Amino acid sequence: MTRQILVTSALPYANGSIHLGHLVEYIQTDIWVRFQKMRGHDCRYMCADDTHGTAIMLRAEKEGITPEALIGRVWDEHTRDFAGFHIGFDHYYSTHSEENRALASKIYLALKDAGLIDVKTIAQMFDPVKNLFLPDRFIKGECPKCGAADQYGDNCEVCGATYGPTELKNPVSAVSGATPVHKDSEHYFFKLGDCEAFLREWTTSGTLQSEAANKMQEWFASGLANWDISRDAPYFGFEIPGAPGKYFYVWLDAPVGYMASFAKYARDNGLDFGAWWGQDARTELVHFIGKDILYFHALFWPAMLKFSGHRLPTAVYAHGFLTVNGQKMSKSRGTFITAASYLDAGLNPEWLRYYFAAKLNGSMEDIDLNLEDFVARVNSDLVGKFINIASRTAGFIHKNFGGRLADRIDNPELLSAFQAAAASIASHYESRDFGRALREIMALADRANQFVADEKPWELAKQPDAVARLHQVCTVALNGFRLLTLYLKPVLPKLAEEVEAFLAIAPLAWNHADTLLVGHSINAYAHLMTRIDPKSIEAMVDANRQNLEPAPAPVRHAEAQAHAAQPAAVAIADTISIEDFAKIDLRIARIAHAEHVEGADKLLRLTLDLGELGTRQVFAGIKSAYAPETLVGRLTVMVANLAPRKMKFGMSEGMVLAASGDAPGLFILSPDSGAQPGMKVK
RNA sequence: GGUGAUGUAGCUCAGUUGGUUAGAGCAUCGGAUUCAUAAUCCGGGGGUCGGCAGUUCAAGUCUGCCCAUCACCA
Repeated sequence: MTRQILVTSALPYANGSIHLGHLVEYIQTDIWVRFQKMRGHDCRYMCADDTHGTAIMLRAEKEGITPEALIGRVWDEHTRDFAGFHIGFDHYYSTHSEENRALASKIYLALKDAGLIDVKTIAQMFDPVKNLFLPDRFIKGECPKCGAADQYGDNCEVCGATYGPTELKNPVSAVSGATPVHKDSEHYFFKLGDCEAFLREWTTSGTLQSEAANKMQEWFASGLANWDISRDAPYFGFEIPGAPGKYFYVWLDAPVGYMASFAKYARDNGLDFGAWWGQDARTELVHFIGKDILYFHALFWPAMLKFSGHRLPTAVYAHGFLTVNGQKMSKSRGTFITAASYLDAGLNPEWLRYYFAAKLNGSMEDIDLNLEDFVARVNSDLVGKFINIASRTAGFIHKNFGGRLADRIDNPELLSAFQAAAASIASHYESRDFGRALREIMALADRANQFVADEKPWELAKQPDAVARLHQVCTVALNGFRLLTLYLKPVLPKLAEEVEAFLAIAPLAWNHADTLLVGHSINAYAHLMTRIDPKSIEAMVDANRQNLEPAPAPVRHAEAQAHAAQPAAVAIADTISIEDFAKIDLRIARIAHAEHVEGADKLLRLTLDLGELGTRQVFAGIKSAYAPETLVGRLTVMVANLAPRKMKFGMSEGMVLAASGDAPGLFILSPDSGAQPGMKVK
């Protein structure tokens, strides 16, 4: 029976590059999709960029472009990266699409009709300089528990405490540097609590992995809070119908993006949208996600679908996170290897696909990319075992038999075993236990190599009366190779294509495992895959050098105190890339005015002239070293693109650079003569 | 802090409902082989299965406590 399966991977956020952590999911999904297609099922793989929210809006503003331009550029980057890793989406769309606006609005209105939308006034942190309500991530301050500085508004990375942004001590807006104020606003809520009976039933209906279902029980036990689905203008997203100035929270329209992507695809390909998304749809709907977004996909999303009259997911499969050499990757600290840097280092994407597949088992456990193990494993399994089978036998077929395989196979025992493994391997792929599938496949590769070693074709080739035997041995080995290629094809689609060309056969489908290749002419063997050169791993690691250094371990109080007692380290700071440096816009500035600040014992108020770029007000802590009148007219260097910071005495729009050491003294910089105000320092 | 998960050879991982001397690949050591872009084959060494206690005729596998690591806490 042909299954109809709509498969999705989570939508990557259009605010950053694809990295190896993302790729775990896309590779996992792609392998599963390719497997289903090889089985002859009607499987469609949908994805899109997730494009809305405050982060996108601010990023675009910072770059001086429109959000539309930003998400357009990121879409190009993302699709290029995915293509580079052979991720075969049937359609890759954007949540910033008319289809998505229409569907999100329709779902919202249906939920409203069902009495599941509530309006309440809540107080939120508001940036009075930017006139913007601030998401938790955009508020920084001191942890209310341990006092650590520079922590986000939701949790402390030092002591692990969780809290609300209003609890932070000395909070500042990460956008403007201003002190946020409380401000009331009407918000729209999805009454998730009213959906509890349905969700309790649904989450235990076998749709989720058992680990995930356990997690759900935990969430039920702590009670389902209603979900805040609106954000105030300015916000990059979709305005809520009937609620001017209110926008859908990005997480409301993000999963709807799965539908929108399919809606566009369906229209372009003549499919019936309702047959796949309607309440009574008979098709399957399978979501691959990371375990971090289980809450959205196992609670909000099914509830949204259910009460807006749509079908429910057939399965939600969560995977774990990726670590590199046993260390956590952290997006916020930038400790990731980007997809592009992997490809730029000249590494073959199928090496990574194979390694990830070998590690994936269908559970929510984290997987580790150990770079040494990666090299050893890929080289040994793929080149040493698998490719080697063809490489060591194809030559005889060409030299002795004009490139033609034997007409029949005399002793089919070995190949029968290979063929018999198809069902078991398929069941492992189906259950996403790719690691098990690959172990089984590699065990077969071992048997093929043992077979060749036992039969010694190189000796048969020297015996004139053993010609038929030689032909048999090589035909059997190459048939084994063909079956192994078939089994590996979901993981190694590109290599499989090359093998198909080499063997001069039609694209391999799963049921081809029933057949053998006899009396068939094949093409000359050209090497199919090279070994990983550890040097290219080094090159990639170098390109991401600062990203691979271990993140500082959280320090406990006693440790922190012990360290504080030691003299301050004088080591050079961590290495940065030229790109990092280029982010700092240093400019020559002429000090137009300088004056004491009433009530400040360290600060001077400077007015800096940047020539054509205008003037800036900067507060500089240099009062102890310079009298204001000695500064006027001097040229110096300033950081022109530093986020403005609201100080007690007014806004400071940059900083001037000054040298200081352990000894007393403070020295501002001066350019050589000839420098003009506004010139860039680089 | 709460909850969930993980902890098996140097490395990466399997160990099915508790049942014979705990497995694989890589690495390492010894041997064989030379068809294969130094691949392959045979063999050896290497583990008190995180720790402690318990249930049982029998525990890596079940229970409790402890330790370590990871994640989630919307």
